[in-house]
Amino acid sequence: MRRTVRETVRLAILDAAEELIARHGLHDAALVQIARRAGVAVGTLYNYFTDRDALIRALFETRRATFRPRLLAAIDAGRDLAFEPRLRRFVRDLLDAFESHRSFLKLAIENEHLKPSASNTPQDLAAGVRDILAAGVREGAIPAAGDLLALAITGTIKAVVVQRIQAGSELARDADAIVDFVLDGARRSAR
Amino acid sequence: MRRTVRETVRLAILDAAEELIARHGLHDAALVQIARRAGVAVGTLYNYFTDRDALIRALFETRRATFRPRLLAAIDAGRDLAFEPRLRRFVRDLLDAFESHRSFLKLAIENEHLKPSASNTPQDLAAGVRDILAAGVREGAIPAAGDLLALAITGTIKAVVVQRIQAGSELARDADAIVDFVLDGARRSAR
DNA sequence: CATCAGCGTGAATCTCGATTCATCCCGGCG
DNA sequence: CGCCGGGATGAATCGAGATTCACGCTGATG
Repeated sequence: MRRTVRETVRLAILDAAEELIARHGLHDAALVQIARRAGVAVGTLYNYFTDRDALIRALFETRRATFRPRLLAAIDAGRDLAFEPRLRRFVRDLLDAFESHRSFLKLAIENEHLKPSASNTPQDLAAGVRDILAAGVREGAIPAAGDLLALAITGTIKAVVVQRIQAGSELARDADAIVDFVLDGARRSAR
Repeated sequence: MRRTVRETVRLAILDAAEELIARHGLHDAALVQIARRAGVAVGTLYNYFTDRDALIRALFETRRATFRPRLLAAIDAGRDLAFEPRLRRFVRDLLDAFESHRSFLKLAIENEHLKPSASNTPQDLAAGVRDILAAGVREGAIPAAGDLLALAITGTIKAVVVQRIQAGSELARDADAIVDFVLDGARRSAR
């Protein structure tokens, strides 16, 4: 009982922090505001986290903890599929995962340079893409292409995600178009 | 005489700020450090800029002032060329321009969300790409593709640039590969 | 019902970096 | 040479936000 209450408050604090950081940025989310929005006093924050930094770290930690499995699952999902369907499914699952973690995503995107250690999501993502591409090369679906192809895919996905998130529109809708584009390039239907 | 000295100091301050911001981030570049690195006293900064914010703004301003023309030139350079050579040249010129403004680029990339007003480079870039693509569509070289194609191109370029800059390697080398990839996609048969 | 432990509270304090300003320094000029 | 004005200086001041802590409140315990 006691335990659940405490946990609820903890989550409220993290939610408040997430919301405020997403809105104002890491630096301008003051503890007083976080406390107010979480419905507790400033001092209370220190009963849950040793200091501001620990709070922030905990925020990234928990969000990543829920997000990362989905990313890994997306990478793993189509392991038996052929290259193209696997890539297609991967991108779709990935965008779905992003979709349900918009706030975290915003934080991760905007603060990746400040907290590189707090999230290995980018590494996981890159690794997953490389993995899928390597399989594609092995089965002869695509020619080997150095790291450029992986960069192009992650870069394209990221650009689309950022744009759609800022525009407030859906993500999943673009999944197939991205794959089409990546596989066959701009000249596709003009051939 | 007097004038040149003053200008030299001003540039030293901006260089120092650029360096420190690139290294530690916008927020953690303290004026004391900037002053020390520029070889002046803190108070001196205020003889050149009204306050910290003005200094930062001036930094972005000057850097953009040298960078933007090159970007615009790159967009304009191949206006008479056909789509593919134009795109090819654009990417090459663009990477060259990036190459000679590495620090600024780092700032622009990492702080685009903090100072959206301080640099319209991203907008210019996006506009330039859209422009080139529109011409390509008009001449039938590529099919119309919503905004996805533009996102894919800028996203790919950005990913490559970021990776190469972090790895400390050259940029221009990738220009043609990027275009090849964008035009013909991953399935392009190994040549 | 008295006591107590533990948590919540928010005003007081501490920190740290931006900003100010009294003072210093130097090169030009009578 | 001595005087002056404009910039340079950096210690003192300010401000904003993080951190602390003495003081309640509450619910459990005997």
